[in-house]
Amino acid sequence: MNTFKEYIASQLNSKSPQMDDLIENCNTRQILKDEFLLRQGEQSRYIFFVEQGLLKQYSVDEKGKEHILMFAPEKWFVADRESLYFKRPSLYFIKALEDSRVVLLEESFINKIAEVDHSFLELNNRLLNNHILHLQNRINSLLSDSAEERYLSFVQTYPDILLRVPQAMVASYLGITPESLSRVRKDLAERNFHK
Amino acid sequence: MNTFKEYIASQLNSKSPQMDDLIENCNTRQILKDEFLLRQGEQSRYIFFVEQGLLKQYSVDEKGKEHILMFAPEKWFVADRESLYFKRPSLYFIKALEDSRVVLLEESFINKIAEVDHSFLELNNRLLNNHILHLQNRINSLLSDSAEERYLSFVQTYPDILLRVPQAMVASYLGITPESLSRVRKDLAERNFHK
DNA sequence: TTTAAAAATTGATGCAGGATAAGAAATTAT
DNA sequence: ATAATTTCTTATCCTGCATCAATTTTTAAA
Repeated sequence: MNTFKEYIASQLNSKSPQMDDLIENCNTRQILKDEFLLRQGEQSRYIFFVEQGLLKQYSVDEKGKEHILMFAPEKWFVADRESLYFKRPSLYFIKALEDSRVVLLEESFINKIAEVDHSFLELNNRLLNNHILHLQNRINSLLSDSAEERYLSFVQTYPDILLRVPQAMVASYLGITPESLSRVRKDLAERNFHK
Repeated sequence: MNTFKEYIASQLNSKSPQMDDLIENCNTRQILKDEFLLRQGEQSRYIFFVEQGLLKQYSVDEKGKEHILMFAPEKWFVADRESLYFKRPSLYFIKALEDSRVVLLEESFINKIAEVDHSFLELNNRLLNNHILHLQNRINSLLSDSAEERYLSFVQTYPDILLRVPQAMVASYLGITPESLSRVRKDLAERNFHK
């Protein structure tokens, strides 16, 4: 079923009825493809947990061009922490790429659940650290790697997402145009063929 | 004096003798310019807090080119969380750009101090969230902005660092060559002059 | 099954920023 | 002060990716 409750249970060895209560009291919403969970300029109120489906977080620049910061498939969290935590208007959009089922977690949820079960803080910490390392490695990749190298590591890291989104969005995530990605793939295919 | 103790006191409204004990038991080290605090391939053991001086965190690619992930001046934390938290060999170097005084915080320090003063968790959380938003915005900037735009926001965001490091390092942080940065600055200067 | 719409490819051309090299300016050491 | 390094600039040429425009292919709708 892939629920938030199951996910938490799988990540925590302890469990309690009070925790179940808290989790079941969370808002779960059914989202249609192309629906927004957050818009640029709004203040974000939630951390989103994806039970089913796929979301994207992205910005839109002055020329109207989209830049994808992250994809969030099943079992992932997305949030604009700048907006949520620091109460600023968001710079980003969060939108469904497929019909999705999403749990909305208020900022206070973390504290509440941590009170009930202290080991949850440890999980929260692991998630934050994991998030940071991904962002850091992505920055490093944008600084160091060519478009082709970035594409190859995307394929390695997110083979599943590759199959679920149009190539133009992969291109946007990689920081190149769809045309360039098409050429990168062509080159790779040709080189693979010629040996 | 700019000590870690003072920094914590300024960020937390509570304080206790036990906390002072913990903080004073931390390892503080005097680092010379160009000394390493972490090398690629090593496992990182500490979060570093800069009391005095300036550090850089960077990677070195196959061609031997440096890519700066962050600068850490006074009152900043740097850590390779991937290595520290997940016990993996680090992908990055951390090195002093000036003679520095650095506090070494073991991973367990956070937990220990949190036990003594629960409000520390709140501070830790704020720091992590702040770190995440910076990384996120930097990714967005690398995806969306031209070299010139990135330079301008660097100047806005880190005017102090600009004056403390050679331009080549700013270029490395921005993801361009020193030559390109020199041209960007020339163009800006000319345009400013002509109006 | 045909038609329309969306996504991906391909080609032609342009440009931002890279590579290389050489000299000027600024620091640091002697 | 002078020499030796390091840093910064400038010029030329080059390349990776962008832009624009036209097809082709795939997917979805009628």
